[in-house]
Amino acid sequence: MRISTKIRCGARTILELASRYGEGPIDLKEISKKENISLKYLEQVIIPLRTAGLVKSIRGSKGGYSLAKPPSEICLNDVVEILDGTNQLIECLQDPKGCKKAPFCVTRDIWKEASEAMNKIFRSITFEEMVNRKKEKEGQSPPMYQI
Amino acid sequence: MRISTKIRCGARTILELASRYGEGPIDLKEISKKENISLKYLEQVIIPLRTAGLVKSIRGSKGGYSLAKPPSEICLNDVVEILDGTNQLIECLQDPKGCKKAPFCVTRDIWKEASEAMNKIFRSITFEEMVNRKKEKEGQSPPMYQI
DNA sequence: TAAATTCCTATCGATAAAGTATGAATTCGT
DNA sequence: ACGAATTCATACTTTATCGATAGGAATTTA
Repeated sequence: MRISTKIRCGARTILELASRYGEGPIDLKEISKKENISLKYLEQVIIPLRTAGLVKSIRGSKGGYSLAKPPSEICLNDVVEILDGTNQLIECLQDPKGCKKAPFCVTRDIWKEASEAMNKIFRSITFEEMVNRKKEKEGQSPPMYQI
Repeated sequence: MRISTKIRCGARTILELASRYGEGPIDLKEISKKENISLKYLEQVIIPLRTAGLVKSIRGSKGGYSLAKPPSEICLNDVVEILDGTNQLIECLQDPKGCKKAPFCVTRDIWKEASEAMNKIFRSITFEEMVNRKKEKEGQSPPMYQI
């Protein structure tokens, strides 16, 4: 029951792109160095994010990736769903038909509750929010909350 | 980010023992049939639950397993922690020293929030509660009498 | 044309998950 | 005392997944 490395790398990558939204394409080599993730691995991770329409790419020299929509319109749940294929803790939450006992299954109900509690968090946090938090941590208070 | 088969089997086993708390030892063969889990696999799963003091065993003929304490004093989180070794979504939530960036890590904070939301559910539900829910479900539409 | 970069496909190795096998130790009933 | 039932211990196998790497094709800039 762990968040995979893939998801964590994906989230950090999107966060990086989000914090530089509007600055044009950013190449993976740069993110690779900054986040200390192998370039080749990053290339793998970002493919599904592009396919799903979270990021867009520009090929060739001076190319790179940028968010396909504003950070406020991307939430962590998007990344989780795309890179994990699901956001459910167990198989039969997606397809209740799979298990005949589902309607009578008490444990299933509870895994479902836990899944939903988790997803609620994932859905509630946009990358805009994460960028703000990041700036706060870095000591650069975001304008809106400046004291 | 899936709940392992081991945890699911463990939870169903404890639920079964809980629903028959006070009736003396129940042998794994019976649970194995009822829950459709291989006996050998069940034997593996129950060992850590015994070691951790959730269940107690009686060896030999007419032996079996029973809960070591009332269902009201066992929660799902116990099973998760014992069979998964943790209840955290990522490594660095247990040992913050592991990653130097932890204090500045925005994504870490969020995985932590999600972990806590999930754990809150796991901790809030005792096996007494689960037995009650199970009885309710069976009362509404008892599977045993259906064709 | 050369360099930079995304894109595509394949592969590898390590690890863990899931399940099986064998048999010893223990206890009960007869 | 014996045999059946059951837990307990250990080891093994198989399968799947994860994380990572490799090589090179396609595309774009300058």
